[in-house]
Formats: sequence, structure tokens, C-alpha cells
Amino acid sequence: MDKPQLIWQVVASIPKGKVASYGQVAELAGLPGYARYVGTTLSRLPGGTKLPWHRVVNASMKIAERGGSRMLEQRHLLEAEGVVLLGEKILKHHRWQI
DNA sequence: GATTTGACCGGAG
DNA sequence: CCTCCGGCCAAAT
Repeated sequence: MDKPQLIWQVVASIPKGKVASYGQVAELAGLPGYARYVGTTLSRLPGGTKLPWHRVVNASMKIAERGGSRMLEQRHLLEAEGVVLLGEKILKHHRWQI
């Protein structure tokens, strides 16, 4: 199984309205220490993808990349799913599996 | 093949 | 809240 495939699988399994950190996704994919690679993989993701990439945030529960256009879109998509944000920070009860 | 870069993490100060 | 630092892995230069 290719590594990107494992990551996609985990991201796709995140329930609607929940979020997970990059490190958490890496660990659930059986790739401990690959937090950074998860970010690289998602960045290589084509636009219009079916994967819920917006449900992945950093360990501080904040949306990554400052000033980027993605940040705004991600926030919008999350709010559309009922996720509540304080500034850029996501409320803890939206975490997936703790 | 070596170096830099990036949507990261955790601890220390 | 902030910055600094070392560790991490693959892709791009």
C-alpha cells in the first residue's frame, strides 16, 4: 500500500463536523512521525478533490498557512459542517477521537 | 546525490 | 501569548 493512499484513507474516514491533527492522521495511518509528510501530501492534492482535507488542522487546533487563500476556504467549509471557530482556533469538542 | 523547502510536533524559555 | 530549537519525512531544486 502506498503511503499517500494510507493517508487519504484516514482523511476520508474523518466524520463530518469533526477534525484531526496532521500528527493524528499520520499515526492512525500507521505512519508515526509522518506529520509533515501528511501536509506535503495534502498540498499535492488536486483542486475539486473529494477528500475532506479541510478537516485536518495542526496540533494547536488552528488552520495552517497564514494569509493563504486556502485558509479562508477551509474555514468556510468547516463552518458549513457546523464546526465552531474562535478566530482561527477550533473548539476542542470538535476533535475526532479525543 | 546534496541541499532546501514545507498545509508539522513538542518542549523550553 | 511569543520565539527558538531539534526532530521528522518526502518532494522539489
